[in-house]
Amino acid sequence: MKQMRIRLKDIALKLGISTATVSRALRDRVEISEELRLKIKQVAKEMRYQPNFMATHLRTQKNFSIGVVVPRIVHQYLSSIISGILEEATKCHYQVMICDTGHSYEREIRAIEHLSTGIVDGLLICVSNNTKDFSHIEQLKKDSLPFVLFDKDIAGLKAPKVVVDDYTGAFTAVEHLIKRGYTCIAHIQDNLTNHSSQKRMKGYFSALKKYGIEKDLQLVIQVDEISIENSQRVTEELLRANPAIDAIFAITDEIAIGAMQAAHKLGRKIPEEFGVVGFSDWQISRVTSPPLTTVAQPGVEMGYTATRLLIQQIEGRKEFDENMPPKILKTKLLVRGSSSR
Amino acid sequence: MKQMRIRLKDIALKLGISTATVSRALRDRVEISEELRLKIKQVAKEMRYQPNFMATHLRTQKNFSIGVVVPRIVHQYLSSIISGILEEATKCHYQVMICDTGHSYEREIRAIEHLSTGIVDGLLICVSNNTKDFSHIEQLKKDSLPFVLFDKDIAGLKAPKVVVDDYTGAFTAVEHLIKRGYTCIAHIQDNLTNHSSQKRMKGYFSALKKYGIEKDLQLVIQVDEISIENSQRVTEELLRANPAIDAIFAITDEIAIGAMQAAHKLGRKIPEEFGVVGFSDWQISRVTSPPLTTVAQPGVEMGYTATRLLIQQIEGRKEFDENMPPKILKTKLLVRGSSSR
DNA sequence: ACTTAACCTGCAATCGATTACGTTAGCGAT
DNA sequence: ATCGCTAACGTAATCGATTGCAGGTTAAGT
Repeated sequence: MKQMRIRLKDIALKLGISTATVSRALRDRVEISEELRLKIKQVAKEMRYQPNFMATHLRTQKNFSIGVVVPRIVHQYLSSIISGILEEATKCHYQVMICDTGHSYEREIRAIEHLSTGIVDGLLICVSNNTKDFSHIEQLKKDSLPFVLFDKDIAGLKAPKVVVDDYTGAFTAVEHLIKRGYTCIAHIQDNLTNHSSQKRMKGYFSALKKYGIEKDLQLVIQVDEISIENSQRVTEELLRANPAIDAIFAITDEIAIGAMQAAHKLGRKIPEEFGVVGFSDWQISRVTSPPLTTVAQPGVEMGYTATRLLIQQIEGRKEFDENMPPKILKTKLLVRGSSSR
Repeated sequence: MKQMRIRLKDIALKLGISTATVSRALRDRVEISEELRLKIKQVAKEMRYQPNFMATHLRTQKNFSIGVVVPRIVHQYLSSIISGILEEATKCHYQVMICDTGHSYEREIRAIEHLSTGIVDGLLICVSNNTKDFSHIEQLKKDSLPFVLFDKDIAGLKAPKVVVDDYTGAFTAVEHLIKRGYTCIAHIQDNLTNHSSQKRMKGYFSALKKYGIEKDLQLVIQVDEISIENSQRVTEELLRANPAIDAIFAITDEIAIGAMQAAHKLGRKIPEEFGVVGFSDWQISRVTSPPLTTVAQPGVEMGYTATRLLIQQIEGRKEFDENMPPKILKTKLLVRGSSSR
């Protein structure tokens, strides 16, 4: 038997008073006598009253929930960001709705459009790799729906953002390799479509420059799609063509692992003869042999930083300011076996 | 300048008709002339009208969204289930709200209570490891809020469930080891608090029995908490105490990897002298050396199966039936290097 | 010409909570 | 006794969309 949910009206009827009084008492408004207020609260508790969010939110035009749009949820780094988002949002009494776009531009647009129909107070967005046009993001500004971009930086798009310091992360990683005595350091990157890749590459070049190592474009290669297999194949070719290479700075851990496999295959000893550093601190990087040195990105921190920024906007504590400088989070180099000689 | 959202009223005013007519036209009700209907639709499109969900849902008492309660989102298997949920839900035009309980019983209760205040039409729940009391689940039945449990089975709790065939998965894994000629197969499990662990143990024993291998409780050990380190330590002790052991069936991939590390440390050659099989097909299991043989669980399939079941309940196409037999999904043994001799 | 039905469309209630404004009772001041 | 004021509570409008019912128009039927 479907038991109806308790409404304000039910409490009011039971006590022979009006719904207005009940509402005010429960929300601790003034003008209600102490005695009645307590009685109402007690009855509400007894009847297990729970306010109907739909109604409250229709009335107040606020719904205490935020939407999250990510390209992929089955992804360690992104899911750790999400867990940071959930943590902070829950703390601030916001609900979170997550949409997975599967790196599809179409689905990203649909998700954002759907979420901006009033079901959320604001959006946290990580654009997909295939998103080249950002008019759907610009539209959010026009609709004045608060939002914050995270992780993926978009050059030329002015908006509140939280990103990771890819440049310094890469710089530190390469510097570390140099200090450990590796002299011919190659860089394997992806197709450079996103800003992070470019910044990591710059960090790589800067570190070389600082230590007086000549930039050699032959040492920089790309994989079209990030995968262990692709990386292994590409690295193997690279090492055969250029046996002097004694270290690799890879743009992700997956690529680093592929590179390690290639090095193993060619009989290079890691870390004695060959050093490898990755980026992201995936769980897998701890169980490779040897364990992979990598640049850790603060996923959880990024999640709650972005969330806090968004909630500040939503609650009007901070004006939306499209010229706000991006919030840049620090990375941390985790030195493990693959570069420790 | 905050631009007001377009309402039905705005369209009605513009056309000099009533909101009722606009509403009916947009929802393709009968009784509206073809001509007017088309005109209304066109104007709605021009004005970029998007219905206000809060209002619609208050009125219709339905909100086309489902809540998901999971113990942890940063977890490959669980996040792949979630991605299956998102896929199916999106296909059926449902929104998904995810709550991460962080394996806390308190947070699980709060999440479920919160979600059952009318913001979702139904719930998908994976209880935490620390949930021993299920009155909050029973309460859902009383409230007649549709829900489906997934992954974690709860003995004694009658409810719609989707689980994995742990028994057969384990059986097949152990049978595989036996067929490859391993003769003294140990089993490392966790603290048996959840049903899956027990079923996997039963599968292990059954396989031994089928091939006439005596059950030996000395070969079954537990780790209190699942981690690579714990597993390595425990396995090392086990192998020192019992050198005859030549294979391990581990209850998870993490434990399997710890076991491999212990075996390596003791100089056992994998797979020649020592076989290892894990459970779950984590990404890491593909990059260990040798790659780990493991029992893959259909995460995405579990996600959409549970979602479909829930939506059937919500839409009344299927009665809630607490005696419904659990939906059991098949596992798949992935034979890789760690057991291929 | 009058009835009837078919066809469109509008009015107003409704969902549940919130809140501006109105009302009442009680008290002291004049 | 009257006025003014305030504390305490009620009335009713409101948020935006939906929908039962009623009203109005037109065309077909007798």
